[in-house]
Amino acid sequence: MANTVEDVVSGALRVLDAYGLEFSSMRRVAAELGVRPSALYHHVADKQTLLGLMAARIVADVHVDDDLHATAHRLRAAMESVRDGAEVVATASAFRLGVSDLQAALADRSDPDVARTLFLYVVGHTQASQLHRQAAGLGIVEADPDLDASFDRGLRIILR
Amino acid sequence: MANTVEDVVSGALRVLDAYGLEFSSMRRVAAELGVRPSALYHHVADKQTLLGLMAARIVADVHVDDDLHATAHRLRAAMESVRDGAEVVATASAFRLGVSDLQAALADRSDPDVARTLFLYVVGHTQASQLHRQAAGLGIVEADPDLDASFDRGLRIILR
DNA sequence: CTGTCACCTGAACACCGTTCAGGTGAACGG
DNA sequence: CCGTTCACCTGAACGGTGTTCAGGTGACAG
Repeated sequence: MANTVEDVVSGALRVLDAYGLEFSSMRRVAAELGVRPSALYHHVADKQTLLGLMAARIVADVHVDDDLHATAHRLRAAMESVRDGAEVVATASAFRLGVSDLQAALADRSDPDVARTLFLYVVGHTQASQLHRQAAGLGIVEADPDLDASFDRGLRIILR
Repeated sequence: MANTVEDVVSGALRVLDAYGLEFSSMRRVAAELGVRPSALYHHVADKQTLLGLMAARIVADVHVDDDLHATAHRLRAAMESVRDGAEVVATASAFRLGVSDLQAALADRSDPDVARTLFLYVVGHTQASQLHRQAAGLGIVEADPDLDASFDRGLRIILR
């Protein structure tokens, strides 16, 4: 008992990893924590806020330095480490939640236009990759073995 | 009476433009057409399919030619012409619905890596712009007058 | 005239996010 | 030791949601 906000975010990320974003309901997160749904609202204003906190946690340990190429790969790896991670980050960043620090750090290390273009590309490509793999896993579409390599090629186009 | 799939898509796009994606429910689309919700399922397998058809319609008239810079601006304009248009296209394209023709046409006219990078950027930037404007309209965040120009600068980074 | 079939209704199912009044137990100052 | 505060939680409800299904209705083809 006696959960904290951090516990809620951890539970939500476990649910996300197990069920995917589509089936990550407040009720499921509550069940994961052994608590009624309404209890979550003591820790978090609404679901959107929770998603923002999840996004922040996903990218929290991404180290940003002057090597933009390596930084981009680290951001991608962080989002890939959680099911639907990129989609969570994309949604949250659209609402300016959770990832503004990372975006600011990127803008500090380079031309701001390059930073924004790079960020949009990394998140977009990773999101498309995760959804494509998911669809491939369900046999809806054939798997694309070129995903990893194509990510790097797009990166080099932007950073060229 | 006697609606067709096209009527359903048109009604859904009217609802989208009036209420935004968040409040575009099957029930509202049905009401727009003067029909019960269950009637929609005679024309469309599920909501996701309907979103794919809406995305296809949004980008249907985007002319793709060898001028990638102008083509990108046309794609952006098409998505901007409907409320939350970029978000609909982003979701649908992730599921490989509705926009594969456009993506293929882009890949035919240029290096496929450039085509994919460009597409991800145009959709991502437009989506972020629309959400930002929406948030600004609600006073959540201050408006960014640089959106249009920044789009073009990112474009030039990729096409450089 | 009969049958097919596109289109639709009405009712239901199992969820969803969120609110709110109220309970419970531990920590803390007097 | 008592009283209060307060973080955390319950239980119940509200108004939605996507989707299914059995059945109706009307136009149109044979």
